Amino acid sequence: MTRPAGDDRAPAPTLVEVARAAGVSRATASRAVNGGDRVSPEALQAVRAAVRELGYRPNRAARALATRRTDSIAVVIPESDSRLFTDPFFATVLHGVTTALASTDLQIVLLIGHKGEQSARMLDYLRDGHTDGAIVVSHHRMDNVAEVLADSPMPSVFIGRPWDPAKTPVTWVDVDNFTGGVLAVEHLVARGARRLGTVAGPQDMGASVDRLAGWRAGAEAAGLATDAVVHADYTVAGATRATEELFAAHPDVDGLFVASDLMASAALRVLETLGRRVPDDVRLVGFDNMELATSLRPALTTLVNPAAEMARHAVEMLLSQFGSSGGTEPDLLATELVVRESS
Amino acid sequence: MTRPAGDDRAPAPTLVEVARAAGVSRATASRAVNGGDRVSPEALQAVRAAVRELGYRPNRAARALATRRTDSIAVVIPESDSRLFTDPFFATVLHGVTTALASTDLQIVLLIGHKGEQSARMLDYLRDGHTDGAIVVSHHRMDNVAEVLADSPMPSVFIGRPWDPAKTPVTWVDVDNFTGGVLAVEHLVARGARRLGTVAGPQDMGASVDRLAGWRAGAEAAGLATDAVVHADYTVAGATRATEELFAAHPDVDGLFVASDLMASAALRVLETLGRRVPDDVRLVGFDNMELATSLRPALTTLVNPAAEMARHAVEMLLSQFGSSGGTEPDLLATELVVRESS
DNA sequence: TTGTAGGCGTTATCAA
DNA sequence: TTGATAACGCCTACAA
Repeated sequence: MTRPAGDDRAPAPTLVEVARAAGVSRATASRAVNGGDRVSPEALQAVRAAVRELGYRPNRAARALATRRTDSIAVVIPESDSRLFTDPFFATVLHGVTTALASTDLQIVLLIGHKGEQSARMLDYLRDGHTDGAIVVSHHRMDNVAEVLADSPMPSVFIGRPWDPAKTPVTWVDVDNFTGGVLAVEHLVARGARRLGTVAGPQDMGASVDRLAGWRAGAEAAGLATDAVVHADYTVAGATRATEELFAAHPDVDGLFVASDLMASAALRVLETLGRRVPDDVRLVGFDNMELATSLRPALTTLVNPAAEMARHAVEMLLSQFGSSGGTEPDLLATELVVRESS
Repeated sequence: MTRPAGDDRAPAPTLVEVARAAGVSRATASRAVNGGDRVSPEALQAVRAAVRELGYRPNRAARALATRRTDSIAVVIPESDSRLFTDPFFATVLHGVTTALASTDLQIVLLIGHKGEQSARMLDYLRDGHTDGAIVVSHHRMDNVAEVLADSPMPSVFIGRPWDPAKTPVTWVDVDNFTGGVLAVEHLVARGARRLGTVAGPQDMGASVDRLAGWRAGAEAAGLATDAVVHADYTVAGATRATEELFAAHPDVDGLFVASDLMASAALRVLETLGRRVPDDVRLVGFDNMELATSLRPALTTLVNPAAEMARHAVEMLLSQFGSSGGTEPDLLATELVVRESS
């Protein structure tokens, strides 16, 4: 395929040409293009006509150089390959962010990278301030993202609380993971469970820690043991292994809380293989309430993780920081139990 | 949270300061920073030391303004809300693109938008050439993306062939959807199916059309009827409705080809509700071979959609266009049947 | 190999 | 309200 003929199209028109066509100065043309403040009605109209006529569009790079703003924000996902896109949670968040940003003319720069060089590049990019703000989606204890952003003048919002809010004072929005854990236990117990177990998430993430803490608190409040705990990494493979381990060590577990729907789907398969009926032998509760939960058999009882709503909040919080130099208060959203067939 | 004290950090160092610190001119410093061509070893070393010393990092906006390149590429997903992120296909592609781009210092600008204003902004952004290239992931007949890119000097690659390659001569990489449809039918027939049906994808996408055409060709070759066709939009809800319709109209279907794994998961539930056993009463084949296929019960027979590989190819094809002014030949990847429990 | 000088397209300052 | 004029930070002939 060759380049189509006539490809040497005229170079994009610049502001000088607009100014000339409109019979005004560059400065006036610039003002007219940017909202038209301090511009006479006639000049404004002339410039607008010229813009339309010439098909003028501002050059982003030049504008960025002059204003020191880029009209873009970074969406940061410091997540490992295996998990990143198998878990519908990210997708939902990403979608929420783009939707919330749709009315702005902010572009999304996607920054992905967990380890090594990829992660280093990501952090450099953030440090260099190449974007006007950042939204961080899946933050881990050691990823350094919180440190970099806390130390940067760039506005940022975390979806999911930072690992150590005291050391890294960044703004965040999160779901009430702790209460989610408590609710799960209360429900399991109400359904007759007497021996609780949990497949917890990786303990280098705030969400995982909080969900496990909630489960523990709930179990203790019910006077039940809290020793049947295994950990996995939010992947199907990891959860499969962990669930097998759990039931090998504690075959009497009859109430299971799994820290994500995706992992719960894996647990379900393991239980099936083991010949345990759900919910008759083992009552099962997940976390996230993604579409997946409804398509499992039996359909999954789970806790709502309002990913889209968190994304919306995050964008709002970020935008509100653009005007003022101050930060924003963190925001903790409520969760809710959705009862289906698995419990 | 107030702005931490001492926030008035020194402004980022510029090339002039590097040059001064290194005792060379701006021009030499620039050359040294960009590969060090035509720079004496001593000068190079001096500049490098100064860079490290000052923590210099080039300003992207300034560089973009001077070079007319942005060191970023657009990933374009002109897809509707309902589908975008429920289908793991996108996630896999996106992940593949980011991985393939990891060794470059190209940033990914994510462009999402299906209809109305969002779509218009997206097209404007592309037209304005704000990125060095574009990769388009889910192209529909009427989204205008192919037209805009075919008419633009910006290099681009489609993942999934454009709707009308003749009218919009853009480069693409795709899986052999047609052969996939044929293989599905041959397999279903070999398993004993005598009455074929299909849940096809939306007919404004190349992939859907090709899969359906393959199914048809295969059925005709086997001397079987091709009237049991319903259409859906690659969502669970749509596929559920469509499958119900299909079996209401053609209750005798005993071999079903569904155009995506996600939709096949919906079909599976419908069949279960209808009391049809899979594969005993109805043999089922999906398309994509995403992780989902293995977690369904029964596990899904399906066709490989090499999303990650397509992403890698797309990036390679795009990068190869950066050097030369010529385009790249389209690329059609083979698919393969993966037999599991559902057939 | 080096430095000088001009330009990339916009915005911001400051008189007029 | 307007228009010179000077940044913004970098790259790149061109001449030395």
